[in-house]
Amino acid sequence: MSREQVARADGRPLRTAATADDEGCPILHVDMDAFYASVELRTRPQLRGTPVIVGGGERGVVLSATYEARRYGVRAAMPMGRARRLCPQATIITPDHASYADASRGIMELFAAITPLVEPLSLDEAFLDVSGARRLLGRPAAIAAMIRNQVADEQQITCSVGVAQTKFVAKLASSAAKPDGMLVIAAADTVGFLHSLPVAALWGVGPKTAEALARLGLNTVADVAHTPRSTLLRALGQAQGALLHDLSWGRDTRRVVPHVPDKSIGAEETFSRDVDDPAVIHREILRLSDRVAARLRASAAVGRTVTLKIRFADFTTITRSRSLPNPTDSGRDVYGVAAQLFDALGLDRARIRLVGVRVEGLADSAVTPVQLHLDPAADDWREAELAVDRASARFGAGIVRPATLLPPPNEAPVGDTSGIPDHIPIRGTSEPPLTFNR
DNA sequence: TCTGGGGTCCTATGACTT
DNA sequence: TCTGAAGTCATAGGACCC
Repeated sequence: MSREQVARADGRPLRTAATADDEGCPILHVDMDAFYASVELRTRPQLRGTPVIVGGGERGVVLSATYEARRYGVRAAMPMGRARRLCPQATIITPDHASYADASRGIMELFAAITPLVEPLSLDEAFLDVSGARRLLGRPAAIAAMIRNQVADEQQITCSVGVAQTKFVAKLASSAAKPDGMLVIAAADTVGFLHSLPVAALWGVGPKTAEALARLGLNTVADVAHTPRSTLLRALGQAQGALLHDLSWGRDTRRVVPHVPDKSIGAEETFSRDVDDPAVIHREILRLSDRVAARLRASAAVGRTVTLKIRFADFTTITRSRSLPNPTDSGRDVYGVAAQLFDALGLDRARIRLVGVRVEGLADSAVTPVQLHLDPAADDWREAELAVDRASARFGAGIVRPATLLPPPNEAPVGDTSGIPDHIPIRGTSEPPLTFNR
């Protein structure tokens, strides 16, 4: 299929860029096709046209799959074991997040050259408001076609674009156009388009909500639209009930907002095997706390509430959180709270599958100065963490870490460690020295 | 079949304040 | 001083999205 043709699942013809009525449709949703897999194929052209699955780890899931693999039923978020069984001939590629981030930067720069109103949703998709670009670049559908050509030429990746009056409908349109297509939903056609879709197409309707709606006999967007608002509010709660009713009539007042600040930053890790040793779990909490704090500092953010997440072997998940009196970006502070939260659980060697650490209540560190401690050792520690950031920027992430996180002597070192000292002594602290990882 | 990791948002509940 | 109502905040859990 060429990039100027448009496809839909039910086979009905759709409007093309040339014939669509895009008047009053300034919102574009651009979504890369099978993004991670497409990035991998750029360096492995011999795999084009074959089933490829990006994912991995002993307990991993599928991150992305080529459309050839999807024909066998492989889907994103599916456990890798199942994906391998469905498509044993697929090439499995371990994810390389750095190259996806790099490709994403190139794509977002391309968008930014078209309009300043770009709202990235993830690495591989974004909303664009092109109402200000009309005079220079033409109608929205023409701009969408131009974007598809530029992404294909400059990044060797195909993408699908939805053009509509609102963000929600533009997003649905890009999904309907996939892969490698474009779909314009004219303002006058919006309600008709929406009402033909299953209820799960509505933003915020996952398996649980779809089940709740099915119990009410509501299976399509049209069903939801023709249900009294009060019934939806009762069944789904104020916020979700009102949202779904509005969306079902195409009412979506959200604007395209560039630079939405993060509200939380976290890290979590699933162990390759369930763990019941508290010492191992403490080490993991320390590692995750350091990682989160480093990301806070890199984002010039501080946060107040630390949340610890524990997933047990049976997949039940609990969270425990505590707020600090003052916001922080220090791994030592984050670890202190997270470790206390873990100890307070009083787990008696329960088998744990995953631990996570998250910091919420973020603020800009430039306008929320980090509180100096009464204990000079604490401020020394902060200085040490800033030094670690500088070393990491120069020699690579993970080059400096708490001595307790060093791998056993027989494990391979990470990064280029020539010409650097063994450890950074921390004056006046009782903490273990930070040690270079040779 | 066996379930990642990074997030956002909403709801319920209980403690606390006014 | 006591009590109840209403509002606010912190916490926990869950659903959802990519």
